[in-house]
Amino acid sequence: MEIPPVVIDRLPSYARALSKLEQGGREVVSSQELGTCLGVTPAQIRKDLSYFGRFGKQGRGYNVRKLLDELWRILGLDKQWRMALVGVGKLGRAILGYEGFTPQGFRIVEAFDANPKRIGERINNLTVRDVDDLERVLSKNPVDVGIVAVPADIAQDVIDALIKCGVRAILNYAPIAARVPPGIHIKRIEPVLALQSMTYYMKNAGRATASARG
Amino acid sequence: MEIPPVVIDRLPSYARALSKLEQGGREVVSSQELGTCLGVTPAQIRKDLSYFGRFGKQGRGYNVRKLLDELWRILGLDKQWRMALVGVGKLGRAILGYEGFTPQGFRIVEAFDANPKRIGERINNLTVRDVDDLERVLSKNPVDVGIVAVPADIAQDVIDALIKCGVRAILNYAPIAARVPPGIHIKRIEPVLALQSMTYYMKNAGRATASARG
DNA sequence: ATCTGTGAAGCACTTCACAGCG
DNA sequence: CGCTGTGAAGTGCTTCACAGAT
Repeated sequence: MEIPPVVIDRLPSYARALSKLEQGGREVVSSQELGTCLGVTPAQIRKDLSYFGRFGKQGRGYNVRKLLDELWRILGLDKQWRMALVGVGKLGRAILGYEGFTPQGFRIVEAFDANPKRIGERINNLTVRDVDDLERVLSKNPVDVGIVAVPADIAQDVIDALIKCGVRAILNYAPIAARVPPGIHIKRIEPVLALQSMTYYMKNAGRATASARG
Repeated sequence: MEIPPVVIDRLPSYARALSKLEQGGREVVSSQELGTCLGVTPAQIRKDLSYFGRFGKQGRGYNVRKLLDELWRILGLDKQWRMALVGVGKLGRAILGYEGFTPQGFRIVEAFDANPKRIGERINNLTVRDVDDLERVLSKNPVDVGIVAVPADIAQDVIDALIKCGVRAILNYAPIAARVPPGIHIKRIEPVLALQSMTYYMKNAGRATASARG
């Protein structure tokens, strides 16, 4: 069966909410309750899960532990994922220093840059390598995910190179709408784009104040 | 007329592509060509723009400068937007140091934290204030956008406080699906969620290699 | 009584296809 | 002849509403 991409996009949120419920010692949860936590309708949760199987018990709800296991398996979160970072400037360093990847099974195992001053530098137990060696290094020792944190004008080239090395998913921090062949997955992380669409809704109303919200 | 939210989400990308074309000295562009740059169908671009007016010339295309001006006006990018950051840990510092906001008219004008060791610290010409003073400071001197970079367990409280102070848009870096009242806009910046949905498509196929892609 | 799983209905967005202008 | 703007058709996602399980 062909599962709608939006469904896949929602599953990680479900998994996270269940994780938190489990930590709180919760054993069973209804779609109603989970929906309230997440700001999603109960029907949507039931429908989303129904694409993958029948995980609930009528009259009772879902076993938290069991559903969480299922979601992990479905999403492949029970595996370890190897990632390569390209671009070790300010942003790249922040990404290397980010501690949220490892506990979720995502590990940055290579870092590349074009700047000779950065090549050879040691950051967080990784040695920065020359981006010209990218294909050689990754062919020998492949990774699953490429993280792109380079300037816009070279981002597409870097993405093409990563794909040539067998990377199938890209996390793109560069401000471009990159083109990738079918079968390759890419997600943009772009705070500025997020802001620029929210301003549409704000541009007319004056700046609200505490009193204006009663 | 009620404009589909997805349309609004695409406009900033259009604006960025046009900006680049303009820098390259381009005067006119067709929906076909713009679509190719962005990985979007020409019909979609024409339809999206048609919600706001008739900006093109038949047989010719769109005047780059003129369309860019229109998009800026539509999105409110011709204005300056004031932002407050809450949470000056590792992630918050990276956000404060990010240079991509200012050239787009987004400025962080306040920074808050709960940790006494951080309060009073001076970073990038900003003095970190006590988060307990948030309501007092922002009521006197309101901001448009709140940036949330605090741990998950206090993120919802921080968001509620920001909204109480008249903030109408939130950029949420905390790993929670926050609830906000109608009329308030929120976007999540979550690299891990992005990764966790891409792994769904990768979990079965073995790790590709350079040779496997021939 | 409660809550799931799911066809069917409804809604929202995308694409088509072509009239009409330059 | 090329390209926009746009109703109409098509597609995909969400919500409804209820049969059926506990």
